[in-house]
Amino acid sequence: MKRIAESTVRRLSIYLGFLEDINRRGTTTVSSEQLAKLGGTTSAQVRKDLSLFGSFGKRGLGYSVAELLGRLRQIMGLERRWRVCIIGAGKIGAALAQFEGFAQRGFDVVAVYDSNPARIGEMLGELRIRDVAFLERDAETEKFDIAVLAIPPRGAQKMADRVGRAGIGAILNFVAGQLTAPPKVAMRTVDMAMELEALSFALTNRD
Amino acid sequence: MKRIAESTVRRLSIYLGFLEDINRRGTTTVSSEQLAKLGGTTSAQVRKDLSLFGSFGKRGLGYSVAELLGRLRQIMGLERRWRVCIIGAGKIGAALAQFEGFAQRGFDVVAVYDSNPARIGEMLGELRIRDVAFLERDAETEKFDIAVLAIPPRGAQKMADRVGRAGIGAILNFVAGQLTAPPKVAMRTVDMAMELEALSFALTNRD
DNA sequence: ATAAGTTTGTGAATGATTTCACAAGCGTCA
DNA sequence: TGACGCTTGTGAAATCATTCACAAACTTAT
Repeated sequence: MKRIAESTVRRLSIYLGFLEDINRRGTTTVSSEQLAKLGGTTSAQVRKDLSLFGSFGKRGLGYSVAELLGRLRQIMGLERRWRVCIIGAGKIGAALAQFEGFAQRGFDVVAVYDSNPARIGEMLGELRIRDVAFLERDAETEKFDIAVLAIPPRGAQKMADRVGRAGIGAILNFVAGQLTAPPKVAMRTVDMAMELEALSFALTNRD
Repeated sequence: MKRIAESTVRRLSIYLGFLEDINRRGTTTVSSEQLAKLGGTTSAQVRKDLSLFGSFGKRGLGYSVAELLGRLRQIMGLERRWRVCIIGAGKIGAALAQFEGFAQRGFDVVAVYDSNPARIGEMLGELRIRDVAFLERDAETEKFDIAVLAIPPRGAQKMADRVGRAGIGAILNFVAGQLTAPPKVAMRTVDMAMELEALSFALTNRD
């Protein structure tokens, strides 16, 4: 299959969210125009995005909500649940560990790690904070799919490399600053300071 | 000035981070090639990005770290500090309120709001949680520049609109689902579930 | 003072993404 | 059935972003 642009993936995710809404409302059919309105894009864009994966619509009618929902889930790999471990039980890590939004969307947080002896053993919601020394051992038996990195920048690259060597295929990175994805590992970075800087830029350079 | 692409702004933010590092190390000069290596891009890209705002380099030598740092801060609007209020003192909002990364980069969290009477009045670090009913009144006197939205999706659009009417010029949105920026308000959305979905896609469709 | 070695700034070329525009397919209604 | 109205799927065109490539400008060495 041809390479799919990151912007396309983001939009698919958006469409998926709308379809879940629409489906809950009981509507059975939706047009590219309606999806476009909801997502702030154009109907041509919606159709192009979907056409990368096949022809799911009916001319004159639109898309079957149920079918498109299924297809998108399939395309996005959301027909299964994913096992997520969180590395770093600080403020951000702890908040993420208890964030309900993850489970709702198919991502189960199954382990939380920290390196601080004072925190290891504490409970965080349902989960007991584990010693990150056991990461590799646990990854072996518990088959984590995704690691969320929420630790201080110091040592973050080393930890990312450990994640890669432990056979975990993806990283969601909350560490600010440069971090290179280990080989064969998919990584997405959420840099909140960078988002604020983008707002600062927008506020400063608005006409 | 011509419109600057979002991708460019993101890179400027990255360069800025590197320059701060480099400056701390005492290096006085840097080439586009070095910046490119650090940021995982090309030297031509770096020069193009910078050339959108002027000619800051010296041929044969590169850029003065101190000067480029100053210029970038100026371009990004980071010569001043920004006043940030956080709306929603749940898990995410509380974590953000105590996130040191913001202050380090020039963003001062000066107020936290919630609508839950049980939480109003509690301390969150240095800040007392205020009743969101006072948002507009406070915005008047305290001149918030940016509102961080960390509330449940229900009612989020209404809250965003209130932020806009209160004269706050920018929103950093952590609410999942569709949210339209009020008129004249710059908005950036951080959707963690969407990031995880992108990883799910990558894991599912890797070759 | 000149030559050799760097590195910038920028048009031109390429590549990627979005938008346009329309033929073709489908449902509805008379 | 046939005509009409709607909506898809998709090449072609337009727009946007990145990379190439090189003259010009600077430093350093001799």
